[in-house]
Amino acid sequence: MAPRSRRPERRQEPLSRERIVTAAVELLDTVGERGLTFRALAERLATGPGAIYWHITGKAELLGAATDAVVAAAVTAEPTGTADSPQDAVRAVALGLFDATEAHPWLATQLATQLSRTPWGTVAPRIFESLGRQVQAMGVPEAHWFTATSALMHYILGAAGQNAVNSASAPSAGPSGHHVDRDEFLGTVSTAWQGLDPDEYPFTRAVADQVRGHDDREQFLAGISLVLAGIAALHRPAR
Amino acid sequence: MAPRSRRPERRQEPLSRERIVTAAVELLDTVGERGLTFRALAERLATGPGAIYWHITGKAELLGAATDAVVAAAVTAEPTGTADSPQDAVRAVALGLFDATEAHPWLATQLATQLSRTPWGTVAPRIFESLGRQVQAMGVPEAHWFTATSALMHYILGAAGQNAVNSASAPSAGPSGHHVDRDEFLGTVSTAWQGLDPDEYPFTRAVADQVRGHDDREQFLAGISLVLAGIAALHRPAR
DNA sequence: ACAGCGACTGGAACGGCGTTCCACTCTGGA
DNA sequence: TCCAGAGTGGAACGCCGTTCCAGTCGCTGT
Repeated sequence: MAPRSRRPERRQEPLSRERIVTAAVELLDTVGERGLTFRALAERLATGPGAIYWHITGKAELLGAATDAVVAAAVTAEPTGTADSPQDAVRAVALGLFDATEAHPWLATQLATQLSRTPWGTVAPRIFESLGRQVQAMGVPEAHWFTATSALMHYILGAAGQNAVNSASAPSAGPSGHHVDRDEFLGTVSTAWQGLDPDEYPFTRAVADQVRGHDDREQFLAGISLVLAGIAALHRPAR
Repeated sequence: MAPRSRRPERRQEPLSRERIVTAAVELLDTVGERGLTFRALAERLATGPGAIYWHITGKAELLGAATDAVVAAAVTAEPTGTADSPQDAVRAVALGLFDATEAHPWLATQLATQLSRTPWGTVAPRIFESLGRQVQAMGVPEAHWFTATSALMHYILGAAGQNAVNSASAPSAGPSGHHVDRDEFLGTVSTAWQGLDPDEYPFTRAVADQVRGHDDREQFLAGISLVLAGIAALHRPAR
């Protein structure tokens, strides 16, 4: 028999690793890296800190799982129907990751941490696989698969890390204030670079005004094209 | 006895920002990122935590200064006389950073953090300048200076981050145990990749054995060549 | 010679963190 | 019906970054 109404059920839904990770991502997105604490997470899940440890080993695993979840979503997403060429497919994967680091400002730092701390995890293979298949499709000889795919991945991760916006002053979060903040940010960098010592930093000063008002995505894609051109030049000379 | 006519000098050397940063780097190298605490730092400097705050704003600035010090040393170093070509000069700068991340396992994570948190700091311009001068010397048209230099920097930072070894199990630190650990590490990754789902990760599994026993530096330089080839192909078509 | 005064020191204390511990509740199977 | 154990959650522990402040040091004007 099921005596219905009486029991309010210990909780609406039972705690689970998935629910915890989802809440962690939301917390990271809203209050930033420093805001993700076991206490805040417990409060959001209407439980205590101890309960979380039944499902997750510790904070390292929590951050790893959050990173993996976001990367998986970014890499899996197939935005525009089907890509025409392997090169376009590479661009799609790269843009997926790029957009993910913009949507989740904490992602760039975490990617660096996760990949250097536990490269045998699921994050690296996910990215590596989706890029590598396209390298394969481009006709690169097998001996150069690893080199070419690694170069692509390294560039993407490096660029994504660079373009992540500051997440310290989190809670402003204007839904449309994005571009304004970005322009202001670039202006700050440009001005700072122009104020450098002319003897020590002539080149950086010379390109400082190219920084102001440039398009991140465009710049990012230009770099992708550059690496792709390098792959074509070095690893497919006779075609 | 009169209480002290002689003064033992408050300390051998007075506290200074430079001494603090040096000690912080040593602490990071020996006990890792988690081992750098204000208490440990104070003990090493024979003082209290409070004294450090007179010279350094907080932990963020401390980590930034440590990163900057190591990067400055790595970029400034001119290892082998004079480089023959701009391309070789780029390789020299890149290898300097690559070696620095091997000597200081904490550097990769910190670079990502510093560059995404305070890109107007001194770290980014240092790297950007030393790479950009060579891009300039390669004859790249001015309109593409920023794109080409950024691509180089992004690849270098991404690759350096990837190749940083695990620093959690720090204190083994055998002076000659380096290669053994590295081989063991690569073996672990290779085995892990071979054990992936054949349906989801066919490419990663296919290149898994290329991972085992490969030379990090060689691989890194191959990637540099690839980006350089891309620059030559796209930004200097008529020469 | 000496009082005065910033620059600088360092130990104590505070709030908050990750993590551990454990008494407890709930539930499925014997 | 009852019990073993999966699952829970609040209290407590040790350590962290940071702040506070009573001192000490070495210089300055007189």
